[in-house]
Amino acid sequence: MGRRGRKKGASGEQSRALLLSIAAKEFAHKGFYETKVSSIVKQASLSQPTFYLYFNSKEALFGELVELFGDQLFDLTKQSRLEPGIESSSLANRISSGLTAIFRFFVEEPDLARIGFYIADEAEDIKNKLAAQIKDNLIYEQQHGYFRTNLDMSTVAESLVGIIERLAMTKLLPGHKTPEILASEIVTLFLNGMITHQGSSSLSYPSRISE
Amino acid sequence: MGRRGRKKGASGEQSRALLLSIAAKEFAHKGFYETKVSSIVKQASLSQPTFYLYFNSKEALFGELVELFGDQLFDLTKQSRLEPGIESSSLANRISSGLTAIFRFFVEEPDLARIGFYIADEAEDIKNKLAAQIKDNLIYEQQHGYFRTNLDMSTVAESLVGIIERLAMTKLLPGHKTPEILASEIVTLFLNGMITHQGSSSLSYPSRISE
Amino acid sequence: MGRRGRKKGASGEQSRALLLSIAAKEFAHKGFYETKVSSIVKQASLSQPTFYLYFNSKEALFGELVELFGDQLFDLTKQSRLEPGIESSSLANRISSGLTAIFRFFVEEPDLARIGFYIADEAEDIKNKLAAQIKDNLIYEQQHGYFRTNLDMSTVAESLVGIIERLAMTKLLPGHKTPEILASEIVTLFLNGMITHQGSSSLSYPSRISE
Amino acid sequence: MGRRGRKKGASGEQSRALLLSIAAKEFAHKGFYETKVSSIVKQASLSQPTFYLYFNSKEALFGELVELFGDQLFDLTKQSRLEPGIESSSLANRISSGLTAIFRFFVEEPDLARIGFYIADEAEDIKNKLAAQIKDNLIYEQQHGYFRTNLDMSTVAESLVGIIERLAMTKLLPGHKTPEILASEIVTLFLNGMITHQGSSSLSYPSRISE
DNA sequence: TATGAATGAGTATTCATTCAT
DNA sequence: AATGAATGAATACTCATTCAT
Repeated sequence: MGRRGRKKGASGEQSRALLLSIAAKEFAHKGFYETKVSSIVKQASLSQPTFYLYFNSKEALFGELVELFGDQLFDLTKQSRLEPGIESSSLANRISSGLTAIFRFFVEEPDLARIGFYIADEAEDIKNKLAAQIKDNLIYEQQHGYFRTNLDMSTVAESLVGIIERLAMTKLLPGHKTPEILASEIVTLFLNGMITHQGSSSLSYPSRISE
Repeated sequence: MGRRGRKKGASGEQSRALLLSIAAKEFAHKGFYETKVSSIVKQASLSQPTFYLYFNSKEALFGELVELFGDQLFDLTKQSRLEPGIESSSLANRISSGLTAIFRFFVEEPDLARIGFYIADEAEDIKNKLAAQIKDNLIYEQQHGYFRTNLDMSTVAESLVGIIERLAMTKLLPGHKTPEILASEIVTLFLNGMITHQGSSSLSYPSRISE
Repeated sequence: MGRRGRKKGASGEQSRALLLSIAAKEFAHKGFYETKVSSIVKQASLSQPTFYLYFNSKEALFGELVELFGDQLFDLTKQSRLEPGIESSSLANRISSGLTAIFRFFVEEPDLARIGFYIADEAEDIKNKLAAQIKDNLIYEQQHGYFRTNLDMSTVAESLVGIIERLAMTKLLPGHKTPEILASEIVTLFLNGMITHQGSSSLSYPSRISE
Repeated sequence: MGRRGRKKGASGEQSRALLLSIAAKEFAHKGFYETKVSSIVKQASLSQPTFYLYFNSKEALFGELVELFGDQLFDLTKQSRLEPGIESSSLANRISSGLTAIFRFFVEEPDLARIGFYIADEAEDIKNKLAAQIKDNLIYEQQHGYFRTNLDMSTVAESLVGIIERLAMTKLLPGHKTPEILASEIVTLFLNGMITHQGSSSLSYPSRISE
């Protein structure tokens, strides 16, 4: 017969989701230690024992959030892997759309983003994994002549991760820039560099210069 | 035969310095909350009350470390400000030496670096300040024709901070790269971009193209 | 078969009251600083965290007791204010019954009395307030001719407070005298003084000596 | 060659006296527990070890102050014992001068007074002793016909102590009344009572009402 | 599904006091 | 006569977690 007087119509799974989202916000803004179980349940109008009905521990809940972020980010980057044969879009566009996807995800889940990139101890692992994937992509492209060969692609990849992280926090999440614009700016910068070139204005590079 | 291992002979200022350095290591590796006063003093072979002889609180000690980092970093970046008239060294060299100085500082004080860049709540402030200074420099150079005008220098500055942060943690502190090499790689990347240009190989750019 | 000795069954409000009364006894006998939270909860067969379930701090609990005393005492003295028109009872009787009420309260709550009169920092405030009320009463009576006019009623009121305090501790609480007897003795002394008068034996004074 | 660079010309006994007087002030105003050894020595421009050069413990110093008060007060009251044969002064005057002496002592040593009457645990003992002496005097006088016989002189004595204590704190030490005035008011009140008598104005009672 | 009541285990901090000089 | 440096012993308070209902 459905929900009754129980709680606020909470169907269990609903309480769980509520706790999860409140916790995400708290963790994102105050960190792990300053986020108290008592505070989370209070905001959810639930009691502390109820918390343990759905999560084994505060740490477990936190880990769940981190995993959520890590998994989704991984899915995202997996998709943006280069499909070797397909050259339908230009290199710049492909890189840009990968970044855009990541930034969009961050905008959709800002709390998760902060947690997985800043708060969690595993943030390092997550970024390392991201860097590794980016590096793979870059090396592939480098080997196909898109990039100069005197670049250490591991360093470049880590740089990109650093940029993603920093711009996400300073430009994206505060709402100063959109995912698209940010992605485009990064691509422009990375591909062309900062100095004034003769005719390097187009976003869709001729790529594969000459041959 | 003078003071030896005995705490009693310790010069006070020595005990303080000892606590400070042990604390820095602990904070850097375990974070603020997982660093216990009891653990710090144990490693210093001192008692807990002695801790409070030199610091008002665990938080105060932590703050001192953060301030130390922030001040030194600020001094460093202040020095690397551009001296308008002096064009003795090339742009690339100047930027590179600024980065090198920062990286060297990080290598000298890896614990402070981790604390001030990662652990502290004020890390954000510190990075913002650094970004602001970099941005000022970049804009100055941009206005003098060194850089393209279609770049948002705030974004570029933030990107640089993100890169510094990330490469410091993944390449520098683990010992994979030296400050000099890292700085040079960043400069190359940022100035030239990734794509293969015709004749963009020299590190010391002719700058100020044309005229 | 319902709740029994188990803490678990305790009604919460019961635990709170228990802590309150144990604390009152401890504070009254050992003072604020020598009363340890650990000792209070031990006597209540509760744990220290439970203490903080009901009180924000040791000081807060203490303050609650002081307030309890102050409020009840204030209520008591308010009631004993003179009802101008009503002269049903003699002056002596009225004063006496006021004192009796106070002393009865002290007998009922000896711990609160010690705390609010001796232990608390606010004891001075409480006594000042009491003195002020007594003074008001006395002045009213003085203006209506009951008392000599060459008496500083503020001094008299303070004296009464001093007497109440001292006799409560030395005669009343040890059980040497009843509230009634003590009150009557005070009234006799204060109204007649100590020296032998001709015909000053009656307790119910004719008051308002003739015209 | 006398005092030299040592301290501030402190001759040991001077340091001791200094600590004693600073401690008295602190204890009187902040109580035993809120008075810290560290605070006392700081005000004396001495170090903590020096404190223990002169006193075995904080408690010992406190005890010394209490004893000082108790002894002086005892001396004072001993003197005011009635000299049976000597009836040179009137009863009122004799009582009054006893009270005056006490109040003068309080004015001279306000810190000791607060400590010995309010702060110390032994305050009760001291007051009891004072009450006992007063009671002895009163009984002697009562037996010689000066006072009514239906007064419990123990109660009267305790009342006097309560009054002394209270008026000392509220009228004397704040400077509102002089020892002489206060003593005279108490005597007037106690001997005559509050109600308007026919001819009870003189301070020097005829005493020993004929018969 | 939910909670009122309770707690184990910790953790920073304080302060009187002492040692070696 | 005096102190710089150090500490033993305590104590209030916190928080994640659990039991019985």
